[in-house]
Amino acid sequence: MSSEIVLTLPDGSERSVPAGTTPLEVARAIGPRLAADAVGAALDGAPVDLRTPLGRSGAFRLYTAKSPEAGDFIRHSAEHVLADAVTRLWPEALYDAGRKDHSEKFQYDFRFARAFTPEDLAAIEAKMREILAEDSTFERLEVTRDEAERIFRELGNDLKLERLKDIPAGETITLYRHGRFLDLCRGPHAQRVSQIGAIRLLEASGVYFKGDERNERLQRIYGTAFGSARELEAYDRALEEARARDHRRLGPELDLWSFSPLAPASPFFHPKGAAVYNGLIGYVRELNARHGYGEVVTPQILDVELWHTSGHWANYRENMFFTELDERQYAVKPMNCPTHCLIYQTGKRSYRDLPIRYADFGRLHRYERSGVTSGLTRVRSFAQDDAHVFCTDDQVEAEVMRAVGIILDIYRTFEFRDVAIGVGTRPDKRVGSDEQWEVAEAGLCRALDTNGLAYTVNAGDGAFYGPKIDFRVSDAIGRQWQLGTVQLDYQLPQRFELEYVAADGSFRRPVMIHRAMLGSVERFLGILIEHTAGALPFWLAPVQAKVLPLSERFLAYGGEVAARLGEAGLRVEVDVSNEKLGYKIRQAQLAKIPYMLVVGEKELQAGAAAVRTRGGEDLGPIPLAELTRRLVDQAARRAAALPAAGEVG
RNA sequence: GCCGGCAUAGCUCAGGGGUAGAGCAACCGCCUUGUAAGCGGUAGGUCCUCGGUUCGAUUCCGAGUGCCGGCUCCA
Repeated sequence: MSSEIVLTLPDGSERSVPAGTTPLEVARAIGPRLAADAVGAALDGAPVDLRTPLGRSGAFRLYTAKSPEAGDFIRHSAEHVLADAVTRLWPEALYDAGRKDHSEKFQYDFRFARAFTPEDLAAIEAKMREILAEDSTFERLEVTRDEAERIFRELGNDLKLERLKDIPAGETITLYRHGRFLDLCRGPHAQRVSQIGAIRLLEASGVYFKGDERNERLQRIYGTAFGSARELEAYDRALEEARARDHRRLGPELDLWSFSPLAPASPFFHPKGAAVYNGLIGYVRELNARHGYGEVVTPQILDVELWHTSGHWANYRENMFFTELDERQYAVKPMNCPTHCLIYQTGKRSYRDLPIRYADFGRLHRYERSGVTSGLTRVRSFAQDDAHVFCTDDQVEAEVMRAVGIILDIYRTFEFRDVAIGVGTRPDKRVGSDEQWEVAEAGLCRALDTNGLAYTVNAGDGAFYGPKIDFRVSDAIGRQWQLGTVQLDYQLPQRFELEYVAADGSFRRPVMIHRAMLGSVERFLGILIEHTAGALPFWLAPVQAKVLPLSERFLAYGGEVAARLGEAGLRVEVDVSNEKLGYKIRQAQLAKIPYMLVVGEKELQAGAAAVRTRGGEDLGPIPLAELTRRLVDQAARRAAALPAAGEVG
């Protein structure tokens, strides 16, 4: 009764096979060589295990160890080899579950009496290599729930029994076996363990069972695996590149900022770092002015009464710093919004006044749990390019889109191409009714939909006072960070009893929109440094040009050149060291300074400077007046490259 | 907050129960320099902090602090 299905191969040819045929059988039909080399398959782009019966027609592909897509099959298989190795070394270790994320890493969790040491990892890795050499074949077994339960009960693995309960009724339960090792697993896996060409265990860590803090603690081992040693080497090179771009290393190295143990997770910006910091804020100030946001300055420390009103006391207290004086309790602000509500309250507002837009670069302090802070991306002291818009219901969509538009503009300026947009919906800990949340969530989605922007919905990811749109970009090692955010808030206006007089004379409640574009200035700077590997855009660079006198004889002229450019508002330094030109160039290059201005006899005579870019390009001598014009123009336009002589004016 | 690792000169790191070393940087001198490291010299340390073991601790043990990799949580 088997019906036929049609598989379309990558070369466009079609193959008709009985439904229930496995990819491996298809491979055998195509050729013995391919059958031997196959690691996995895909139907319409979705990975399929070689032993899974095919149930429908579609675009069919086979992967060998050479295909980049084979990595997922290989790493998934490496998880089982890891669990096998640990179990062989310590039979009492209970294996929970493995996982491979979308990176090149895989992991497996164990119930184990102690933490795994680096020596343990070395022993496990050696055992894994032994297992690879055994070259067993992966087998796929479909079992009933009862059979699966019986098997894991016999193995004494209650973690697996717990996992089994999480599999929805009706779903096919599969086990995979290689050698004598058996695991509850959805697959897909490679054909044979020997197809895992290269493995490395990376680190161990304690984790919670099923990721829940209330559950027991397990021991996790991370590793990576590839089809070939060459791919592992490429992975190492990528890691090295990421390390070279790490802002935590580049920032102090470029003398931008430092940290002190006396103020954990709170950056100290040095003059160069502050120049960049203020450059970012200056850019946002321009945009704020252009879009009708009025900047305000508000206090740092406010009576806790305010935080009771705002709901922060109930929902955000564990992240706040407190202080007491004259028997009065104060809190250091973690957000600006309540202070903006106080400003709103100072006058009677009419619908004609709305929208009112307050921007604020106030310093914020949040007590972040130790262990979660990192570099500039997660700190305890920071500023946001914050703003709050008070508007009518009718104005919400336009105001949301205004903010989204500016955000996308900013990311374009900095050439962030991979921006992911997410909509965060109601979290467990929240204020307000479900109806209010309903309206707010739908409003955000509609604003994105009508503008054709793609986004993912992150359930439970909203702020406690309202849903949010967030904008995320990746750092050098692929970690995603939230930068900009637009949040709707129906709660604070209510808590602060904000109102405006409507056209009909009635009192109405405004809607509040929170928005940040860079997000936190600190985090943005950290990500930007990784994005640019420290070579900041010309307009932001702390030192925009360095004058390199060829010898001591040209120091005076070098000083003149720097002074001339400095008067035009550019940040220029002179290298007064007693070194050869090559050395000076190297120093400027390592400092990632956009332009090097070499001055020697020829330049002195011509009233010029020979320009070399940090990209290594030699632009030759350019007369000072012209150079000044072109550099000033490049900075003003926030352009990536020096405009040609004719373009300036 | 939890699990693990690390902490030696400004930076990168070596060393080791008997009060410490390299390279780079800094400083001084020679050279007067043409597009990524010229040569020589000098100076620089509470070996994170506190406690314990020891005749003696920077080294071994414990606690604390900070940082790093994860978990949980977030801009």
